[in-house]
Amino acid sequence: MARVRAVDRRLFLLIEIAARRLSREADARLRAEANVTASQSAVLFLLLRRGERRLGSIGEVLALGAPAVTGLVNRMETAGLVIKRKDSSDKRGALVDLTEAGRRAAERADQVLRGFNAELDDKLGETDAAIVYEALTRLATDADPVT
Amino acid sequence: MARVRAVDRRLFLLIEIAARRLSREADARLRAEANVTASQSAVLFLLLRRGERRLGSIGEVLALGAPAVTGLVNRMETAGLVIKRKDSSDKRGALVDLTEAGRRAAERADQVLRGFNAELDDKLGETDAAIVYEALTRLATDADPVT
DNA sequence: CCGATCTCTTTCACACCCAAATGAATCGCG
DNA sequence: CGCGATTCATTTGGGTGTGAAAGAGATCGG
Repeated sequence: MARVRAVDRRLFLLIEIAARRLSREADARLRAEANVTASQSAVLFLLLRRGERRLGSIGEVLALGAPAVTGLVNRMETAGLVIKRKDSSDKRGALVDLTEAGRRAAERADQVLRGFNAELDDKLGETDAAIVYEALTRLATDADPVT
Repeated sequence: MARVRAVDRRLFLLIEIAARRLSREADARLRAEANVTASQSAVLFLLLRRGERRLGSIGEVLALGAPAVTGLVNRMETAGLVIKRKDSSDKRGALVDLTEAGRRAAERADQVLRGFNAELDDKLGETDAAIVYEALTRLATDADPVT
């Protein structure tokens, strides 16, 4: 039903396609069952596990540029998932934290993604999943040549 | 410099992050050296290797929805990379083909991405690259549960 | 032959991402 | 102390994606 052969031996294009498909599926599930988007869920998880953070810190962990974080957090604030307040010790910065609704959404989203990831692991098998996981981590942590 | 640990054991989030990083890097190189975007290059390659195609066919191969293809192709037409004409045998459809400028851009982009993918393969090592390639293909070809 | 239905593309409203420029606050060093 | 460099966030402008619905053409059954 889906053709991928045309991008043979072009890892980059394949990752794009795979990410798009998985993202579409995950996003649909998250919207339906937790009323959040996939991008929002990443922020929710981060705040849930690590607590209040600055915008820049979120961008660093999720590999997002500053404008992306600003927009994402603003939409989440409008949706009542997080609150943003000025950092009193450094008034340039802003701190983001979960609201109660945000915490509940984060927990629902966690269930959804836990299931989704379990399916992916099943589909790959344990050893392949571990290799893929390690490989992507390696690609993600230093994709830059000079920087 | 880049932290990814926070998304431990969540393959989906990791793929998103890795895709984002790679896409950013690839896009920058493609813009600088071939004056096209990463998304555009995928369309260029497809047309270069397989020839004239309909919009729906492009979407199928690249896992893009119809509106995404319409927009992408329209921007490429404005940029002079492709031409779009009505399919005379089925006037609902539109056929897309490379212009001469599009063909040259496709060839430059191919050089760029060939180098980029070679770097990625190096970073992973031959066996891991093969496993990742096969695994992502598997994920990309049937990410849907029921459909 | 003609209306219900399907298919292909587009339009719409929105979410999401980037680079570059800007604004605001802190830092650092003379 | 003071002013330039740095850092954090936002704005701006544009490319890229989505689902839902609309429009146009093909198709099929009666």
